[in-house]
Amino acid sequence: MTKTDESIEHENSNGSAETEAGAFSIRVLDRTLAVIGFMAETRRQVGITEISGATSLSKATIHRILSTLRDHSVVLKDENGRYQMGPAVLLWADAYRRRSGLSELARPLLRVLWERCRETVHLFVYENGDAFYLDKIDSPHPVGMRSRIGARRDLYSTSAGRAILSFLPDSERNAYLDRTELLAHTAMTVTDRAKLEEILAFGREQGFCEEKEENEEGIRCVGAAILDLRGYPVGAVSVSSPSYRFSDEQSRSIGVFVRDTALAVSRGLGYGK
Amino acid sequence: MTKTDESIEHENSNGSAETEAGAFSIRVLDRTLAVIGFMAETRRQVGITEISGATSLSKATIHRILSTLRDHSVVLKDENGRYQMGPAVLLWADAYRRRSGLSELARPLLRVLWERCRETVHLFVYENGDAFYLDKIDSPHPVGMRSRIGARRDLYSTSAGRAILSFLPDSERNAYLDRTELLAHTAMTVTDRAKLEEILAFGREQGFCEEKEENEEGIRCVGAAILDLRGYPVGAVSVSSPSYRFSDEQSRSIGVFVRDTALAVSRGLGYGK
DNA sequence: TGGATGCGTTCCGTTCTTCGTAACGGACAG
DNA sequence: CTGTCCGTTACGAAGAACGGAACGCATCCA
Repeated sequence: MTKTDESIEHENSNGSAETEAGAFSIRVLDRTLAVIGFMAETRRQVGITEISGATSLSKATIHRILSTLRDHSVVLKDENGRYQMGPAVLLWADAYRRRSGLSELARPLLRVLWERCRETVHLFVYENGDAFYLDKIDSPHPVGMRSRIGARRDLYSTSAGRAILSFLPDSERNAYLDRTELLAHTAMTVTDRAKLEEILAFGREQGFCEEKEENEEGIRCVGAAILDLRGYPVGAVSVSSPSYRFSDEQSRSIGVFVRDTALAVSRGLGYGK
Repeated sequence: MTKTDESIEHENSNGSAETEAGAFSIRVLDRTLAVIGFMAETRRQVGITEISGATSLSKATIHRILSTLRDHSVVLKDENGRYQMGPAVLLWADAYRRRSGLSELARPLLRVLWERCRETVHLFVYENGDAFYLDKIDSPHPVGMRSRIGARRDLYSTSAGRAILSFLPDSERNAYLDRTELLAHTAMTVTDRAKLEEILAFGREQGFCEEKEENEEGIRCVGAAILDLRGYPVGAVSVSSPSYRFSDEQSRSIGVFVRDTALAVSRGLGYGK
């Protein structure tokens, strides 16, 4: 069963695939979340044996977990005994999305931005140390970015993440940079901390950050931070596009649009009033 | 703590808030889902004590559960120690929504329907015995329905649910009616099984079902089933509106639109090919 | 200012829940 | 028919989860 390449850490040196939890955790819950995570990643019906292979849990354990989840419609089981995500999670996601109102507030403004530049527009939300895709409007062009609502993205290599970083309080930004190893996703990824800090300082000044094929070959990005009424970054807006339609000048002019859009959203949150 | 009016069953006569699981379940997982369910219902930050009161679990237990969930970004904790849903669930919901593709397929067709009737349009998905809100487009009028993506709805009293019921195989429909108690949500709710079966038979014939203030005072609804290539109902489309803008004739003419929309979606799924 | 009350959090011994091995039964292919 | 795969079930052992009680910290009120 092909290794779950993208999954988080896993596989500590001792061979146990258990994720090391922050403090004290409920083991079966950690395991359950690993199972759900795997099912959400592979977007298709999966059997217990396959999940067992991916998570290093016994089939009996997984069967017990899935049976419980099924009773609550968190997962569904088809007639062949294969499992998939179920509709109960919709309510949870709606509850999260509705809470901040960021999604509703930003949606019409994102659409204006999309009309202007006709490229894939992303909305991110920042939650203590991580950026998540919250919403997107796809490019009308067939060549699209692949992105999944809810996926977690790096702060240091994405334009939106950099925009967020650049507006973080110094202490918080430094804490992040101290604990984070700058890994290269492509040959272009900036992995030098000093260079990155330069980029962030410049980005903060001009109001948006760029990224040139640093996450995916052939894709460029510009992003700007959304600030709440205290000036704290709660999210970001970004535009992604294939490099061949995204010259340096275009990147800058779109960057201004992105910055203005993010600013409008920030105003809606009370920033600058 | 205003009673969670709309919440599903809960609260068995014995006072224990534990939901009786189907077969054998993992207790702590059931409890976890009760906690998550409560948090998703009350869309705001909640403290451990409040959750404890609502679920009859000890504070220590809830604290342990929430700590574990927090490690995985399923819930977030603010600086005052209050909890709320977190972004990890977005990925799960996206995985579910993407699986069938019903949402993407139906969206443009729902918009056409919405342009025609300018009322709140709902998309439902049917998963073994339950109907869930999958998507909606709100009425432009200020008076809107209250509905939450992911919420579970009755099959017997809603127009969409009836449309689904009417196209279910006889055995499955009868099994549902046998096990379901027809509760009145308003004074108008049809609670007589024979009468309901009449409504279903008629609905199946004309291709859509109605509902007159049977779920909420002053709200009417028409719905039609979405069928897959085997003719099995996988969901439904419905239009809701305040009664004062929804005469019997309007209901019928909109019903035809709804039926046609649902049919177009069904075609997209391979029905009738 | 001091006490009282509420909160989220931690501790710890007991117990009952969860665990994995192994066996089962059915589906399918050779 | 037989081998191998699947999902499922059984059961005794082990240790994970449990909750009462204590803690530290806020806030509120006298």
